[in-house]
Amino acid sequence: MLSHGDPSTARPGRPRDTGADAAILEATRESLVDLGWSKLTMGDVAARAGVAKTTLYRRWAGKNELVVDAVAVLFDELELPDLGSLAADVQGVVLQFAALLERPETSTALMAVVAESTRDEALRARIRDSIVDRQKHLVLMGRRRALERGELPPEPDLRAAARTVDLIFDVIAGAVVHRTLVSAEPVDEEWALRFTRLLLQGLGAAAGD
Amino acid sequence: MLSHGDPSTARPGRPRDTGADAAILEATRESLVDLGWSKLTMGDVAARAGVAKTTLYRRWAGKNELVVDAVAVLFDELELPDLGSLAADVQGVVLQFAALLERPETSTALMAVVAESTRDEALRARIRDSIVDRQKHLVLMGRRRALERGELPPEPDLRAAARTVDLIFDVIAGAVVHRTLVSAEPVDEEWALRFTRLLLQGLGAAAGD
Amino acid sequence: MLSHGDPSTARPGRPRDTGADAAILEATRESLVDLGWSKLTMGDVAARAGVAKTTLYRRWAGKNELVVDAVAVLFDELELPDLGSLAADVQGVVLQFAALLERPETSTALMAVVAESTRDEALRARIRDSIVDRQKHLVLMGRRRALERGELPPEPDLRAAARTVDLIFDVIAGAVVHRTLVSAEPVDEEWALRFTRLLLQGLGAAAGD
Amino acid sequence: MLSHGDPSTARPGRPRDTGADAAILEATRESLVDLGWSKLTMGDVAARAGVAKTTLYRRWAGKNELVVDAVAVLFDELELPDLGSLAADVQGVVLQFAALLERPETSTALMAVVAESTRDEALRARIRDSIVDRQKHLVLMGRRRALERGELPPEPDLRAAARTVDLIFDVIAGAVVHRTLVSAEPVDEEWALRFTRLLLQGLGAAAGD
DNA sequence: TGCTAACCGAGACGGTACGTCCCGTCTTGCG
DNA sequence: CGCAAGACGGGACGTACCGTCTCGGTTAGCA
Repeated sequence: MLSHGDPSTARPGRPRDTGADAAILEATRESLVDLGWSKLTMGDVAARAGVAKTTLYRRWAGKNELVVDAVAVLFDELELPDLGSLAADVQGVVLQFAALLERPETSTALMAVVAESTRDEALRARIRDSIVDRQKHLVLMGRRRALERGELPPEPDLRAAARTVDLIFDVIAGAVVHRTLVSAEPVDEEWALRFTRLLLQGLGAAAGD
Repeated sequence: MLSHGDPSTARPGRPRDTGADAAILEATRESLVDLGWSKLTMGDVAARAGVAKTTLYRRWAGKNELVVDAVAVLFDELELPDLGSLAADVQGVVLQFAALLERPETSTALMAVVAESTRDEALRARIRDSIVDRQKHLVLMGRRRALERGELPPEPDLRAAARTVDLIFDVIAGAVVHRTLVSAEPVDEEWALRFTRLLLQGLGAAAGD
Repeated sequence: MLSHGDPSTARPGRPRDTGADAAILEATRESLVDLGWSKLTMGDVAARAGVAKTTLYRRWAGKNELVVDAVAVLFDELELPDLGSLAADVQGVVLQFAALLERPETSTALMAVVAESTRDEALRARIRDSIVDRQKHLVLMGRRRALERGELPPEPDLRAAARTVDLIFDVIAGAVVHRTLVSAEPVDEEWALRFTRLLLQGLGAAAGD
Repeated sequence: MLSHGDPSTARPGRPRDTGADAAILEATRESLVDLGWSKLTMGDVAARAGVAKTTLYRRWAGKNELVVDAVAVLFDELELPDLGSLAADVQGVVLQFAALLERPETSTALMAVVAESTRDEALRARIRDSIVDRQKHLVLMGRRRALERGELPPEPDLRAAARTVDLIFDVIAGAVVHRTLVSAEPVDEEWALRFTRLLLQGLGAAAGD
């Protein structure tokens, strides 16, 4: 996740201040909330973290990489508690994801780095590793549970199954992001319910109620 | 759409160069392709357009506004030819929208201004007027056609109908955007077909084939 | 002397602030006195002059060029009043030159730019034009007066005469600089007298008293 | 000469690498030739010497002190072989000194440290001890020889004699330095001859030929 | 033989200044 | 009044060195 190597491998020279990473990422999120993506500056982050600007550049290549890492940890809190049914699980993850996107440090940063990543392959990879894969994992887990519960028919063709997972992932994440950031409407219980019904019926699953 | 007043109203002094707007917007798109959002500068756009920087600032408040206008015209080309069935219409619009997003000037700019808009109400309104409403209009038109064809049941509750349209819009636009920009996978015929099937089945409509 | 062209030639665009040059050079001398050559920074000069750093760089290529110009004007005050005899004239110019070198802004700056000029032909030329030639002019004038007074024999060979002028110039300027900056001893009336006697006797001229 | 104590005094702990001093000074001269005074950095010198930066700072207080020491040893090669007459001795030392100044590591460094010394008493003392006194010693020796040869009249007043030595020293060293670094003209045999003639005639000595 | 103290290399650290780029504004003269 | 040109004050950039520090590891003399 971070830009430097395994700290257990003793390298010559003074070791890096291990506490600094956390302080910098925290400062980055703070600055993101106060100033927004475009006004955030490396100098401001450094000052908030009580660290020299050079220390930032020693560890991250630039603003984009720093912000991805700073925001990524927020996605760690996404969980998928077993709510008893596929419908409840979907609705739960939708609300959770929406709650995350409504935090100002997330929304302002996420779209910006995605925009930047359209011209930067390395950044795209970083986003995929730090953020997207973490979300997709939830979809996989939900699917496995639903299969165990018998809510979804077993799909023998593995490649077709993977394509379905990708589709569902883009539909869920895309819809929530679009609702939140583009339409700028709240993702409340009611919307989550209607969306879940649409999705599960679309999948040919028992939508429940 | 643009930030300045009605040019038909005769004002004292030298009138604005009417051709400049188009040249500037074209230069903006060009610069967007070459440099990407974050490297694009007002000075560069002015130079490409053969225009002074002051002329830009006389007509647009800043980079965000200029880029929204420059990109907005691309959305004019979105159309909804009657392909005979709701399924075909949906698939058509999905492919059309994806084709638009795959153009470099669109993808790089769209996410960036959305990101910026999370902290700027006026910008959000501008995006809604210039871009979002244009897309949503297609959904409304498609729905009207489907109702006429009898592919969808008439929905007497107007407010519920509006909510459904909003939901469908976020699902379609969100899924395509997410697939294209975040997952960075192509929206090809096959994906469009699978997505359409999911959506229409979710709506309880005849999915066709 | 300065780095920009003839201001009488009207160029397009906003003209440069004519007062800024003087303010910057004054600020440079001030900073030189307070901080010395090596601690002087472009940012500090800009701040003292109430000017942006970019304005400095628009007019001078760097610290060296700026300081040469700032110090050069001090050499304008060197004069050669006719004191009645060659001896008195020499003594006068020696004292005047020493007084100039004892000012902190001169001494600290002069050696530094000379040091820098050993690796920079353009800087050497700038020093020659701004400073050295101004001093050499005094030697030439003193010589002409002495010839008119009959204190020096006419020298028909022009090239030999030029060599002699160069020699005298290096002896006078070198001795005063060395005494002041390297030996760090004062150039007082007595030293000037002893030096003058040495020089004039060396030239085979009537040393006077 | 160097900044650290007498190495004969046994101190506890690992002794300093005795070879490092020489390697560092050599690296300093090398860097001086390649980069010039202002571009020379402690880090670069350390790298060239194959030594850590801390080792430099353990032995010298900074760039100025290091460079003075590095250049000082070059002045050790100044000698005053007995050429048989005062005139020949003077001419010899002038040419020798000029040859030294024409080496790039000398010229670029000497003026720079002199400039720096105008604001640093300790540095001035270091220059006097390491460099100036070494040169002045030559003047004293030449004078003693000339007195022995009867080329100069014995001067009974000791204080006046000291003043004369100082004067001659500033004239010789100053003229050569000025000719070389400021006028940037070569000190060749002819110039040395003309200068010697001027000086000796000025001193009332038999100029010889 | 082991202890201790100063050495060494490497390199991270908090800083300062650099020189550049772009911002958005202003001041010109011309049309 | 629009316009091209370009200077202006300002702010952030990313880099280069500064001089200090903190590591692990070496190299002596003394116990």
